[in-house]
Amino acid sequence: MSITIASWNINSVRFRLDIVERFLRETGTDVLCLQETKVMDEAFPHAAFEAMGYKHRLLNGQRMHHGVAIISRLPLAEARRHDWQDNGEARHIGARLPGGLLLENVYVPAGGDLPDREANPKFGQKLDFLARMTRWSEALREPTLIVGDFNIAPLECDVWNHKALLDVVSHTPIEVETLARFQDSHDWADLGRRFVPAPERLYTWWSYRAANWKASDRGRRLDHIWASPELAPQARAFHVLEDARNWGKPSDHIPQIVTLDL
DNA sequence: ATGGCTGGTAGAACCAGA
Repeated sequence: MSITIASWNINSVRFRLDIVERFLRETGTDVLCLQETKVMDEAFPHAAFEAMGYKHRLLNGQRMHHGVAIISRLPLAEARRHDWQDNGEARHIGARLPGGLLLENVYVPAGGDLPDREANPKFGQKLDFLARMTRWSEALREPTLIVGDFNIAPLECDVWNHKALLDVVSHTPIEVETLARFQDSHDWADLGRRFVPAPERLYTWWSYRAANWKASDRGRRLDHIWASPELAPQARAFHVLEDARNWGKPSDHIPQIVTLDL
């Protein structure tokens, strides 16, 4: 059986419901993991997804900020919510798919402006979030796909200008090292780079502030789909939908989609 | 030219994103 799983930081699922529907209609994705839904669970727009046949949904939302959701045509079981930030923010939800595969949908904190744990507590929270993810990952014993907005662009070719971004939160050496420790803790396979090897250009985010995101092309690869080592060989395809950055009222992130043979 | 924008919420000389 072949299934497609996508991940997209949507920056308000209510405000962008039109383009979420367009994405599902045009791609036929089986399971969609959303980040930054920005909606409490009781106000989630269930009806639109129900009408499109996505009858299985797991939510971890909160008021105003953050929030994650899994929208699926396939049954979802065993919702788990890790609080890897240890402050109650809604940044993770996990599910078990038919056949047993674990799917983890995560929204790593952005980390504020200054890459300094003393001057900027949010930066420390980001590093601590990743350290808690790493401890979870070390104990993991089942085939798992972890997807989402990691808010780190690890490789030099994951940003438009490596040297210019060395002090910019999302690409600093300490973040890259901290993410590498997470990756090493379970030998996670970075599926984006399996299918689009470095140094090929591959971005998933462009700032809203550029007058013309495509012309300036100051992108970063902040979003990721990583597979545990026993699952990685079952990945058949990986795509990002860069066209979605041009859709009406776009998110500043684009969707990424993986095809798995299960 | 890394903030020039954006959404949610309040009703901001706001917060957060990254």
